[in-house]
Amino acid sequence: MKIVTWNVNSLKVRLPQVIDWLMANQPDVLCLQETKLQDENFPLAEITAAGYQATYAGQKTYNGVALLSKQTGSEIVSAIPALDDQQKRVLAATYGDVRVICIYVPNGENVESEKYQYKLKWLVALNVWLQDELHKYPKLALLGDFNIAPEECDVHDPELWRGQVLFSQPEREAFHKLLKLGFVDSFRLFEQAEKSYTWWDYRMMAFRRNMGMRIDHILLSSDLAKACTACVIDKAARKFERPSDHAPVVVELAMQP
DNA sequence: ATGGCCTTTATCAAAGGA
Repeated sequence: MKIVTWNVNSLKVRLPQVIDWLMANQPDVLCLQETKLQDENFPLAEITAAGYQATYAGQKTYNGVALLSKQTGSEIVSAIPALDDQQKRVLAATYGDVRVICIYVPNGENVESEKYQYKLKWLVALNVWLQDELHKYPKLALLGDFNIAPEECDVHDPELWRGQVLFSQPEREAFHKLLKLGFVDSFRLFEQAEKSYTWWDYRMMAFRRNMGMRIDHILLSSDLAKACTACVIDKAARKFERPSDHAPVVVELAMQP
């Protein structure tokens, strides 16, 4: 079973790339963030033509998440229970006995911003919800754009970013509290190249200079971690013409969907 | 080096992203 997360920064713009990527990589589930589409504008026909089903929760201009899958998902949830939030940032579905939760964590803007407080509050609500989900679904994958670089090695210049949004201590602690629930950062199950990142700013020739951060993650419950055989960042997608600023992250699980 | 790029919505600029 192959599961992927990709922040596409507009599904309208990136649709041809997404279709090509699906055809070439044949994932079982592709989690998308920042679709930036209202549900009535979702490009279902094109995705269906590529052999995929879709579940989506979108809004105008901002945010928006979707799950593209070969199988039909069930038990769909599109919000964190007990969090009053108008923003479309969560989508969960079950495929066989595997629970997939796609998240787009708030960016936070900067540590002085109200949006930063919203981000921390959002992460607490996520943590509370996941305690329940882990009990209900032992085979749980939590993946998406976390907007948090958990460790020094996940940041091209940790001194520059220390205390800044995406790498501040409270955010990193929130990430570690998710791990403590019983998740494993699948990327670190394997030996990886140094300076591996998932996001590079469009400016400053950041990609060419590899000035990036690893902020997109795939966390696996211990049952799924046991079955995980690979986790890779598809850096090639960041080299496409008119690319998203994020690269896809892929896990392989030794099980049938 | 304190802004540089990209997307959207809405005009010929502003907001948001990270």
